[in-house]
Amino acid sequence: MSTAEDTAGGETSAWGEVTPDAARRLLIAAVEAFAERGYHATTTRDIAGRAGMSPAALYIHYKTKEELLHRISRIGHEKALDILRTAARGEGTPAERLAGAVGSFVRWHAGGRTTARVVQYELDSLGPDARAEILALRRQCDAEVRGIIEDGVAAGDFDVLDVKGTTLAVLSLCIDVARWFNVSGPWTPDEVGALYADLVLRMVGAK
Amino acid sequence: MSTAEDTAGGETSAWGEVTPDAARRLLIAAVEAFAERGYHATTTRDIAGRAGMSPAALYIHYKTKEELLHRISRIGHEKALDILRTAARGEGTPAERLAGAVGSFVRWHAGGRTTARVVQYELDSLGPDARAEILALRRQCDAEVRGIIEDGVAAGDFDVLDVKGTTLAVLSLCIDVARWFNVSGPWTPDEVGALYADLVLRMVGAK
DNA sequence: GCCCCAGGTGAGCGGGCGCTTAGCGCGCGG
DNA sequence: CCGCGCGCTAAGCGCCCGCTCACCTGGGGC
Repeated sequence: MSTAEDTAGGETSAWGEVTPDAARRLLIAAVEAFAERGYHATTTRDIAGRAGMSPAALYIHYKTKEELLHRISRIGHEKALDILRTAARGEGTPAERLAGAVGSFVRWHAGGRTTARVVQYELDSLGPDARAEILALRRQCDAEVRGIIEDGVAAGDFDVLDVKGTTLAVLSLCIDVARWFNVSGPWTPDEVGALYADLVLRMVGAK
Repeated sequence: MSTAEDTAGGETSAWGEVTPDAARRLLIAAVEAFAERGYHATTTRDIAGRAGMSPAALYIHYKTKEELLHRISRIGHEKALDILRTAARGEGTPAERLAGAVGSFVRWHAGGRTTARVVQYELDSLGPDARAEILALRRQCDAEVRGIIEDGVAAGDFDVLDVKGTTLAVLSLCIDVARWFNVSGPWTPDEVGALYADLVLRMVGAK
């Protein structure tokens, strides 16, 4: 069920689309630094240092520090949307599709906690235009999950009081995994994914 | 069910214990600024300006900017623990106590979103000693919720696969309300509290 | 009426920030 | 074998940060 990109220890394999190599190394360094300290507490000197380059090298590949965050955020959200879309549009009953979506979404947040943390929690550091672009992707994520729940309700498989509110709660539960999950803690990403899939099926009253 | 302190519009009534008046105004200004921009993006000049004072005035009442965050975080966590403890140790069945705890905890996060945001999401900006102190309070919050769930399981009222994991998920769900709740959105704090109480009872398989 | 001092201000220090610029070295076409 | 341009660095600019300090002020005790 898990694929290499979301449980790989290095957590750097998802950035293959970023070229050239120096730009990718800077971006990976930025992800690590932002996740550890937060965007505003991270300096461009720190990012460049982690990538083994001088501070000025950053500005050959990126116009500003904010552009780095924007690129990270967009790629990350596209990956998240891809995960949900694949699960939502797959085969199976609504319950199976919802469990699959939650399971893989949670595994991505837990296994790629470093990336997910930046993607989910540093949104407010973006400027208005970039933030608006990212929020559009988030609304699409919301729509995919709501679609599964609506299917389940329509088929009589789910028992939900408030579809919109429950959708929000399900996504909220998954996203917050990036805040608390600890790689050296008692659970593996797979275990949390399985536990959460079960909890979400209960939340929607799956038969 | 709601009390004045957690749904009051001004959201400034919980800081009565902070004296003198100038110190309280600075602290409230800091809460607002930290919630809006985050700790690292907030300047001491901004905090002092919101309180109607000169930048230097801050240092008469607080040793550093970090001490402000520490005081806010400690008072906020004590309030959160108080809410959970009151609900956990009240009368009623485990289901009633769990619904009450989740309802009031969520109302606090939604109604006092400004405060809750700082309390729940700016923890990493604290130094090691202060963070350790706050983490101890968080473990007590965790213990209160776990206690209710264990009571329900022991009484045969709940059906839970993993008590520790479910406790974490319940708290995670409540805490994340501070991230997404919008005062001008479609729900009131009371409505979210009621919806979440229902969702959590489903998560623990309450009869 | 006078002093005192807690609580406040205005100005500014040292430093680190995001970002720029002048110039270096090296692989490659001619 | 030259020279040119791309990718990078060393140095540093201007700014604003957290924080300090010398000074001011107005209301209470004697």
